Amino acid sequence: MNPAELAQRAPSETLLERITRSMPTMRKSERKVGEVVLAAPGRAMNFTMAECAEAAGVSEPTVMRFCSSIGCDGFQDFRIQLAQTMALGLPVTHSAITADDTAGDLAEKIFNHTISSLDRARRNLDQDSVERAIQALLAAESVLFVGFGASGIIAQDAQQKFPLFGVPCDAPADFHQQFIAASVSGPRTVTFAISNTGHTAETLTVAREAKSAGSTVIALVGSDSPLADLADIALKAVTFEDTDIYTPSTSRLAGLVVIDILATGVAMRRGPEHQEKIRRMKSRLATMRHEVPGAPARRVGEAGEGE
Amino acid sequence: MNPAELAQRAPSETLLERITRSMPTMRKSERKVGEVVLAAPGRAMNFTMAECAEAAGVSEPTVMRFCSSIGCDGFQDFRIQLAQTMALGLPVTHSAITADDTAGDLAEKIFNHTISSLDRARRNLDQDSVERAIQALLAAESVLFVGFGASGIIAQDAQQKFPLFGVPCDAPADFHQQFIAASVSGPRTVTFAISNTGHTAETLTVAREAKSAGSTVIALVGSDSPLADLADIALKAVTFEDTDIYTPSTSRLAGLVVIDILATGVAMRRGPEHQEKIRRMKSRLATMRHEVPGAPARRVGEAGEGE
DNA sequence: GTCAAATGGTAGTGTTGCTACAAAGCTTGG
DNA sequence: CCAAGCTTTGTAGCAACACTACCATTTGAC
Repeated sequence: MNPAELAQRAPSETLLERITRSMPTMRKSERKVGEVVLAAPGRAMNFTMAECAEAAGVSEPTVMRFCSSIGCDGFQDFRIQLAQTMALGLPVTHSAITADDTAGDLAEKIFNHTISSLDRARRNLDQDSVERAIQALLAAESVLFVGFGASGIIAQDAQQKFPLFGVPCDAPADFHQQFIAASVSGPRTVTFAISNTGHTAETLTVAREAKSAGSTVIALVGSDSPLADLADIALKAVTFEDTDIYTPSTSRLAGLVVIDILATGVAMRRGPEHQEKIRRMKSRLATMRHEVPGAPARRVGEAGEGE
Repeated sequence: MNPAELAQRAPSETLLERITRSMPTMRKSERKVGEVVLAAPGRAMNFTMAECAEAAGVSEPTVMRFCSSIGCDGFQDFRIQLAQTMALGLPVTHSAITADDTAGDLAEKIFNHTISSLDRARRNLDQDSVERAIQALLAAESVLFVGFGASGIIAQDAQQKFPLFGVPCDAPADFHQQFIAASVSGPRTVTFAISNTGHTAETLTVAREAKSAGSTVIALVGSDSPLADLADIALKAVTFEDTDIYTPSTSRLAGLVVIDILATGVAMRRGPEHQEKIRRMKSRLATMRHEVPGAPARRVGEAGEGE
């Protein structure tokens, strides 16, 4: 990563969030500008300074002052930052799903929401915790992934990545199985507990059991919570709350990305011969799962389809 | 969605992709500009016209011509569009993962890649297919989700969303179980086959069986493929190829988002009373899965933990 | 070698973002 | 309630920047 890219590492807030937060402390006419921008960010993006002043009913220097007060270095910079925020798309908090949305609107809104949500996770993920989690996983002789519901899906996905982790991974779906596995774990096992709320009773029970058995506990949560407190290492994947039934739960997605990061990080540090094994496995899997286009379909019971 | 937002609906290509594609057909000095931009897009973003000309060793009007040739309306517009692309972050195709990346670098790169990938899917998803898929699902009396490996995870996730779909959903992991379910399906069942490659032999077998049994087949794939051809409705979630072992497979993520879109779309059109049921379910689930902070841990065997 | 077309640079202009300064409005102390 | 002082907003001028019309140079073909 070169210095230029490093320098523009994203702040933990998006521009629209920053404007919303600054609104109360703004002067009256600056706030007018803020309202115009928040009301139609897509339109504001194409504004020239004069147009913006016109739309808000203020003078140009006021627009300038508005830019400064939200931490932008001039109007140009404001436009750039707004464009960046808009590139991700508005989360449903800013652009709600309505009954008369077409399929296209719906698709766009949900993609926008998801991408914004992942952007939020990206801005807020603690690098130090990631590093520590990778180290812990590198030291482990086996990993136990636990989670229920949507978090269970993440656990399943993580388990599927065991070749990258390089050690046996387990992810039982059943609560009792999870508890048993946690009970018989020890210092050489990492227990990876996943719960977006961080309050899920069953997950907490398993995590406590694992900890008392001497296992290192990594928690993947959405916010500060009992599970995060309990864990040796807490990974916080911050997303948007799912306030409405129409709000898709984006926490799963962020969780999966964090798993990707850890799996890649671990594989990277296991050295070249480990990577070679994975590469070989991948290419053989690729040939196995690709039916040659145009070839006759294989039927049940034929060779090579073993479950 | 207001007209202004609609107007700026994203094109199917990102700016960097467009530059890369235009490079061969460019004049020599324009290409110099392109090279400078592609080499360090983060730096180029903050360029003024003079700086850009300086860096590429050409004159300012040439920079201007470069902007026109890649379809930008002047230098200002170029800067905005570049900033938009950069907001998503560079995919690993442009910024490879290296051995000396810190955990922070790794996290950022993988998030960037994932977000770029979802952006690509967003740009390329066919709205008409989405609409048709929603209609098919609305008409179904039950849904069978099938997939293997990472696609199996998507199937599991989709199955978990059955309250939104409003009809019984099945997602057996075992191939034979899938085949049996497909065999006994009929016109009132939608079979939802998931395979990123669209070549997976087993998935194709199940999809064919379902189709010959009279079931409507929806395919969720990554590109044109036998499965897409076979299906009544093909949903293409276009992502980046995972060329390297370090490239996380982002197809899962895009698939999950498409599932979110369909589930939300179906739930939306089932009417208010259906939505009320979901709302009630959600709130009761929330109380169930939240352990009150500070309360004593519940142990295995106590009431309320039934599996 | 010469002509013509394509390519790249020079110089000038108009717009736009920005800043110094002045007027209006508001708050506070007497 | 009035006045002094400060905060807030607008006016006018300036500098920089993006953009354009025009000219020079190069390149390729006959």
